[in-house]
Amino acid sequence: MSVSPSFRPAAPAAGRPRQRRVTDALLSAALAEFARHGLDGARIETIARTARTSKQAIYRRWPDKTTLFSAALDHAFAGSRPDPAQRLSAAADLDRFVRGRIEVLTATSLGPAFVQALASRPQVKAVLDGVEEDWRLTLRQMLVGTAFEAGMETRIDLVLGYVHRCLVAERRPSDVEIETAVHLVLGLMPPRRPPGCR
Amino acid sequence: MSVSPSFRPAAPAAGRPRQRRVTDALLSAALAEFARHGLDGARIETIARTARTSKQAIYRRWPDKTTLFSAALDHAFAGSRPDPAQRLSAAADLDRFVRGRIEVLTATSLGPAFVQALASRPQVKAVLDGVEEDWRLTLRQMLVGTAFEAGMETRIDLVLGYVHRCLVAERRPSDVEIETAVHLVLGLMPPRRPPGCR
Amino acid sequence: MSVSPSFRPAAPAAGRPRQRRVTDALLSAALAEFARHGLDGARIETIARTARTSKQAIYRRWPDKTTLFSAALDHAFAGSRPDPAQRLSAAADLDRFVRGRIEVLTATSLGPAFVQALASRPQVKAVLDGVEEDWRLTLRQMLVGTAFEAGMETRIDLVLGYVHRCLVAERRPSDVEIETAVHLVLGLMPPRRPPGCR
Amino acid sequence: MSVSPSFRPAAPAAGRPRQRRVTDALLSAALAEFARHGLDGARIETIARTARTSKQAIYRRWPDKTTLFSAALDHAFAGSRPDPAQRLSAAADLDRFVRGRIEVLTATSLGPAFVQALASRPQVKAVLDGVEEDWRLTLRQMLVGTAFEAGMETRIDLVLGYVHRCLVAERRPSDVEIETAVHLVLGLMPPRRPPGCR
DNA sequence: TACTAAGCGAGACGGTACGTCGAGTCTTTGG
DNA sequence: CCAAAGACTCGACGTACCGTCTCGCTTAGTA
Repeated sequence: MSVSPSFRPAAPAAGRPRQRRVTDALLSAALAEFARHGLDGARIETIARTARTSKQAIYRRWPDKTTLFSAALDHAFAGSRPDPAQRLSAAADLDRFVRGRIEVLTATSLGPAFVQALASRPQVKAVLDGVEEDWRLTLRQMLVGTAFEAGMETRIDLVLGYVHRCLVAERRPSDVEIETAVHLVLGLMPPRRPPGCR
Repeated sequence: MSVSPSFRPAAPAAGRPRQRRVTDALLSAALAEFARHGLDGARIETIARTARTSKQAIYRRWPDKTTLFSAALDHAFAGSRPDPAQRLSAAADLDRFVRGRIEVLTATSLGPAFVQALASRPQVKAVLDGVEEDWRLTLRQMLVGTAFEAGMETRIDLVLGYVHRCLVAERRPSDVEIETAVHLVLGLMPPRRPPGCR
Repeated sequence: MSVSPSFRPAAPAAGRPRQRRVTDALLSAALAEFARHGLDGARIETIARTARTSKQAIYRRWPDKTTLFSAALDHAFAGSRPDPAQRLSAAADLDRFVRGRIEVLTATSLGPAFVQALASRPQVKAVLDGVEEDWRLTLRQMLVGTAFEAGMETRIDLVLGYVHRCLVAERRPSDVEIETAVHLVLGLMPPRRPPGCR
Repeated sequence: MSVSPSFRPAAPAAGRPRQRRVTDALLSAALAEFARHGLDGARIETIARTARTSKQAIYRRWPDKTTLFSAALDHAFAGSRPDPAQRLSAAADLDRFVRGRIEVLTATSLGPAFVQALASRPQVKAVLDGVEEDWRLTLRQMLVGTAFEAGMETRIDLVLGYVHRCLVAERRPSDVEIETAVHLVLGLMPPRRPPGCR
């Protein structure tokens, strides 16, 4: 699933090894550039200069821009894989999932770029399908075997759609909003709120 | 809101007027090309040739590719507003809304381009924000004054998110799926199904 | 030989006649523009605007830029056709010829454009060959039947070459220089000058 | 004087060096294209393709078409200086000079381009002014200290003018014609010819 | 007097070339 | 074998100018 930066087959370590410093700088620079300009608007040369290195250092690691984009996302998500289902309560699990996904993508401003890439030509989309499938899997684990198994895929689509909307709008919804969305998806009653509150 | 191809304010018609034939052909060609390849993948030259005209005819009307993209989307959405609320039943209204939106956008293959544009730089996004607001308004009219007025905005976000997902995936959901999604958003029980059916 | 601005065959006079004012303004503007930028550097649009008229007024009179160029030269030469041979003295005739040709072309700064056109693709060159042939003819009339008939064509080439050089250099030679050149071409002794003079 | 393709002053060779192969191929291709179509008629793309390279390779070396034209002429004239004066006989020297200049320029078909350049805007003209000055110098060395020193500059103008005419006309004059021209310029009797010969 | 054919100014039209930019690859010197 | 620099090919961009066309108007000369 993850796009590792190396493609050397099994050579134990011939010649000078790659510097992790360079790789890290590239991923950070790429992240910033993609967040600012989107997949197509980002310029490889700019990423290289920002990382104080050269284009070739990029192409030695990733075959093309699309793959770099994917790797940068991977990097951003590293350590922030969706927490696995706790299986305590579907509502709590979903709530944490939604909150977490929105958190990491708005923090890095990658939301729009992420959605844009999902809507791109298949070749680009394919790179992110892995991520999506990952999310779907996690959500399935949260719902399977519960009372909410019925219409599971549609529930999942609703959750993912809701996340996408927040990413596109670059808007972090309030706790109550997330809670409401989750309750609706699960077919529970939405939480009470004082009258007059929307 | 709309990106009209002409910017001459009140000139009393000096010189040869622009041919509507050419403008229309260009918008159609642009729509097709953008739908097929996205904003950045589309080629201006191809659009011009498809419309059996020249690049200059394009640049005489719109200053750059981005603006042309906006205008093309504008053109596509003209005359395809969502049906207004029937106020018979919220569920029926929502069902028709979702079905209709997905219908028109998958028919023209504009789904991905639409979402991509929403996630683009503000200049492009602005064109579609009007469309979105339109949709939102319609949805509000469907829900306001009903039992589902509580959490209305979140319900709307769920509906729109669901539509977006279908557009991105270029997948037309089944009738049952739409029905399920609508019932969930409204907090009704999902329809009964024989056991074993997912 | 001359390139008249009209190509209407024998129609006596139907419709609105062309305005001489416009034709003249165009020729003047063309002359200035060609002098400043050469045949290829000149811009039709600029000529039209300078003459306070439109491109179409040009193309109604002359089929293309090359022909306009030729017409402009014709116009510049009008009234300054090389004086025919006086048959008094070959030396005097030649002197007047050289002086006259240089005069008219440096006065209008057309020298470089003229030579440049002569050195252009055949299609352009053809337009000026008429002028050249005209000159050649005049020169022949000056020499034929005199003692200088021997090697006449070479003498003519020498004279024309000398004129070209002065045009290219945009330099108007002194009276003495012209006199010297003519005497040499005729095989006469150059004029005596006080020692020390170059 | 010369328009070298590189402008890097003393950089100690960073990055991949420009390939002489490409530079040479470009200059040759440019020369051929300019010779065939003149400065404005030549197409950059054609030059690049002929040299089996790309437009970028051209623009990396020379900022625009005009400069490339200059560089190409420069290249063509490198190593083709006129033979120095032999000081045996002014007539013989001049004869060899005229013959040689016409030879080299008609061989490469550069005659018209050469004259066209001389008549161009100063920026282009400057490249060839050096060449011209060279020729002038050689001619002066042939005449100075001889009986033909009187009116030397005018004699030189006649010679150069004669050469230009031949170049423009792309006509290689016969031996007799050249001999005649030289004799006239020197004020000697033209060679005897059988009656009936022009 | 009205009609009619053409000139006129403005500007759109299709086409060709320009000079620029970015992607991804290749080739140097130096570690 | 990596690193940095920069040349390399390719293909698209947006601009400029040519010569043509189509508007709404004006201006003779004829009916």
